[in-house]
Amino acid sequence: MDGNTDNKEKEIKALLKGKKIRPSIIRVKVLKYLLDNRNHPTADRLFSALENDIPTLSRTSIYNTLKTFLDEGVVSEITIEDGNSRYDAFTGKHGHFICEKCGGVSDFDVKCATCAPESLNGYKINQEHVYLRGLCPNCIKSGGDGNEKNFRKKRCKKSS
Amino acid sequence: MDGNTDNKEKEIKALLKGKKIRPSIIRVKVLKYLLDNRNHPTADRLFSALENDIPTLSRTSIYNTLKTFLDEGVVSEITIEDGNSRYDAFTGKHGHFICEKCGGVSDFDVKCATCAPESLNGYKINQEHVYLRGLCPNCIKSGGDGNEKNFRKKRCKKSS
DNA sequence: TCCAATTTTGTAATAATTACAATTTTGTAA
DNA sequence: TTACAAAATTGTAATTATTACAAAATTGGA
Ligand SMILES: [Mn+2]
Ligand SMILES: [Mn+2]
Ligand SMILES: [Zn+2]
Ligand SMILES: [Zn+2]
Repeated sequence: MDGNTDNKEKEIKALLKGKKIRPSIIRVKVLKYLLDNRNHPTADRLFSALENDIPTLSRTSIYNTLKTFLDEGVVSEITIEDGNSRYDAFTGKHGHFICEKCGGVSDFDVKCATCAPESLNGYKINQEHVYLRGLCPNCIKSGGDGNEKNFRKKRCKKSS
Repeated sequence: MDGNTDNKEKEIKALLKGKKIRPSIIRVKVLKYLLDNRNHPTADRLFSALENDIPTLSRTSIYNTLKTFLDEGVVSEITIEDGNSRYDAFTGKHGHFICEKCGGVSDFDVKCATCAPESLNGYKINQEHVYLRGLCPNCIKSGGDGNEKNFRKKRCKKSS
């Protein structure tokens, strides 16, 4: 609990207040986790990461918090793989890469300012997502030749 | 059952054989549906569309078929919204737009040949997806002002 | 302090997908 | 054609992420 941590918490609270979200303990901790860890966690990963810190935490609260954040545009939802939404508090435009072997999701800068063509001028575009799937350097090194069959996610059982 | 239909079926069977997939009745009908209807159906929509035609059809067979197609690259999976995978047999590079009001998914041509930057040169990229979310012209006309809160999919009950 | 509004929690319900074993269908060799 | 193994299909049950909902706890201001 040094001054630095204190400062960051103040910033987070201010950020939430700016969006008319009451900065409850859970909300602050969820947002802090997302800002500190750019690992695009699932709701369940968030729960696991915070349950020690907040012993009374429930999964529903994580979902509630994320829904609030989504509604106010504090986080965005990444549906890069089916069956597991991931969440991102970094709001600058960027794309997401998922490794089909280790499942890790990382950021990258998309080349183009927008991928939407003029043919969509009758549409209102609210969000733009660019997702890549493939193999990360680590997994290439450790044996993957990159020619495996399409990765099929197994439903990933909650870790314990 | 005109000659045209016959012809198309032959093409589909040839396509499957070329991928070493035995062209069973279900597989041919699923692929035919996907080629005839570019509506990016969910597994359940496919089931509903074909169950009259194949009275003994089971949902598991739809899933089995789609998994086979995915493994051989005959279709691609669209995870533009969480909780409902959609499938596309059109393999040319294109992006997908989902209307947050009516849920319709449509194709568009992405501007850029690739959105992947040079910074990913240590990665092997197998797939590239561009997803847009917003409002389609129809839904804009019929009242949506485009400033609604983020669309949150409700789990969409199987249409009876 | 007190109270209404908000947040959090626990539990049950929902629904997409998968696991799996039984049944049916199919290709082919005899 | 017949027989049989391999492949495909089916039905059912299990899994699991998410949502619904009502009760309990917390909170901010009067
Ligand atoms: Mn990100
Ligand atoms: Mn498409
Ligand atoms: Zn990896
Ligand atoms: Zn629409």
